[in-house]
Amino acid sequence: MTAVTIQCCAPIAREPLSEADAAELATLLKAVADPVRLRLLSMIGSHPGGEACVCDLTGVFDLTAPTISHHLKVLRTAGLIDGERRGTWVYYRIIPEAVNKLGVLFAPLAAPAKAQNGPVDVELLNA
Amino acid sequence: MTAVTIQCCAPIAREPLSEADAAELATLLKAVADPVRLRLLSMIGSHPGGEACVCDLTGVFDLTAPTISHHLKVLRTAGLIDGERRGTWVYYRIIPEAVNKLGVLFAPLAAPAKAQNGPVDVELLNA
DNA sequence: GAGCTGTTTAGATAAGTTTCTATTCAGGAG
DNA sequence: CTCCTGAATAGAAACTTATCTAAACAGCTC
Repeated sequence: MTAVTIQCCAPIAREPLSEADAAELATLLKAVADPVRLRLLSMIGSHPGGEACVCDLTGVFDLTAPTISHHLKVLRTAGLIDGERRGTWVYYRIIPEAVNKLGVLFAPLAAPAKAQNGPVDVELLNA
Repeated sequence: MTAVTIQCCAPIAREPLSEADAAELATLLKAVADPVRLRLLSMIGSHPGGEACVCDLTGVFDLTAPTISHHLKVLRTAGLIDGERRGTWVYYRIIPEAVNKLGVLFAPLAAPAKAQNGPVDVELLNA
């Protein structure tokens, strides 16, 4: 069991985001800001074993296979998922570090907007 | 000090999002998936007193006032901020409940994608 | 190798977004 | 009341995105 410390950006209400951080986070957010991609991400992440075959994903939507493939590519390009071909099928899995960047960004502040606490360390346990 | 319990949707990797939840969350995410709006949100949220005047926000960007006004409207329409006119100036503040929905969505799971824990309660302290 | 199934790429079209300029609305000062 | 400043609305132009059909690529089976 390894402990990973994430330290990308402070929560959104703690201090003003720099232009560069905002650009990086916006890229990540644009990738998830779509109902199809949100569902794909949650279907992949919650699938037993932590990975899902494209064939598990296409049937659920009223969309053609190329469209699903396009959305998967957007998620992969953003660094949110990773895909691997094993024989006939391609399997995708979530990259937790990318999701955690967003978790930190929107983490609730105990004290409201006073910005006087220390830096944020989100400890995440990898099995 | 009041304790508010947020229970919109499970974290993204816990269970597949419903079509309706995905649509609602995507609306919220589209609003924040822009570098300017991310910075506006963080500038408003981290401003002393928890609110910021539009006049505090326009000077920071190389954008015209109507463009900033447009971005603020997008954030307000999504329910992420609220604005109030007091005399000459208009003041905006963050609506924490909306931000917390995203915090829960991207909250890290201690156990990786096994989906066998109880429901998630994020406790947030309002002053 | 030939043919089949699963997945991705290419190219086109329709819809949505970001930004601007010009104008209008809201409130305070002379 | 008239003028001035802060903020929002309206409309237009440039750009990006979502989706499709058609075609290509990857690997299995016979």
